[in-house]
Amino acid sequence: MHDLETIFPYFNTFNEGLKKHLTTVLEKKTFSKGYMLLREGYFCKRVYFLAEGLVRGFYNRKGKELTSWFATEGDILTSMRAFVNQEISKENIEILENSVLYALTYQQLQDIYQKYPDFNAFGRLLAEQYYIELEEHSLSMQFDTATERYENFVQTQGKLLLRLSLGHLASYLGISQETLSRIRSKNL
Amino acid sequence: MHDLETIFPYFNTFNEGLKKHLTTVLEKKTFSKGYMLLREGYFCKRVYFLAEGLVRGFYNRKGKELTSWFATEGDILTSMRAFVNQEISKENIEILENSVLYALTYQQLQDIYQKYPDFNAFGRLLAEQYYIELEEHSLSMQFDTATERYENFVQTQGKLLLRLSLGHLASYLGISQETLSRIRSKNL
DNA sequence: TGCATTTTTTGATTTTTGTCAAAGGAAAAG
DNA sequence: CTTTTCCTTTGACAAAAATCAAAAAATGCA
Repeated sequence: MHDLETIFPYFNTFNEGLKKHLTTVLEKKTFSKGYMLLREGYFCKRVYFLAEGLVRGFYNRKGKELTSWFATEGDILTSMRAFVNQEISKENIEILENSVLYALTYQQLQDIYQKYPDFNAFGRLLAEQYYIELEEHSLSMQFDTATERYENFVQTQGKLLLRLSLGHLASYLGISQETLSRIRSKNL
Repeated sequence: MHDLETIFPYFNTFNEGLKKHLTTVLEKKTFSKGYMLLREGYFCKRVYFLAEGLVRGFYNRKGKELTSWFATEGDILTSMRAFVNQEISKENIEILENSVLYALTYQQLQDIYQKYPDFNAFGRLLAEQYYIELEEHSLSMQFDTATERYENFVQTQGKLLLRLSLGHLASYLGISQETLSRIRSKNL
């Protein structure tokens, strides 16, 4: 098992009982590049703590893939809507690099919320931060030009650049591959 | 004071102690159309329960206003980012119709989280639902044409249509007034 | 009621980005 | 090392929506 306290700094705020409980229920899972962690049409049963690797969420719409997010080391991921509401997912989750994740089922999570009220605060902070990030992305999509969106991404998540394919990044930025390619060639 | 349990159904799940506490700390406030509840550059000190009226959040970007959300009766509103992180706001909040709100300060809210762990669960659910709604809006912005976005809005929030000006709706849908006007004239 | 202001509509044009098609390059597989 | 496949770049053109400008309509106010 990884040193979760290092990878997920928030773990340090938990009390000993909760930490111990987490280490017993978290299930370590390893997936290789290309694996589909969730396919649309299915229930999303787990939330994952990503210790190593790279993962993306995406939607299929009008025959195209639209990347909704990327997750890297230290991120917590799931299909928020399908998981939270326990409804059939429209979102897909794909492993982009060989990854190690620690999984928690919906039921396990509910138990934790009950037994350890602290964890509710964690869940709240997490959702709040996710909201804030999404709002940033959403405003950028709505208001910035394709070039600005790309430059924004370079500034804020530049480390990811080399790990992403042109197509995945383009669909995350809401532009076509061709346009992104042209933006890149101009900005060198 | 309004019957908060009717307006905000979630109140019914609170225990009596919490309900009583809320009725003592919630401060009723009345604002008229045009009032700026929050201006960018200031701290966002309160979260509001909207009992009556209509409110919007918006950003100024490149000399234009971009509406980020509308809130109506029964909604809870604040500038999420500025409030949650207690940082200077880039968002503005404007009263669109004479409104009655019940306000809770940041400090009061933190106290409640401490004294009533139940309320953490509430905060979490709230943030999760906000996330889900925003994701929906965001995907629509990124993937649908202007016409589709408008039709989406009519379907899901049609009741609001008559209460919004063309300009406000257009900026929420991420299109120019002129384009929205043309879309409307075709779809009659 | 009539004037002034604001909001909405309409038209002409430009800009941005998408689409289709094909070529070039890189990486993986045999 | 060579072939195949996938990913990226480039070009020509089309489509969607923005912008600029002005007229028409609606609203608020005196």
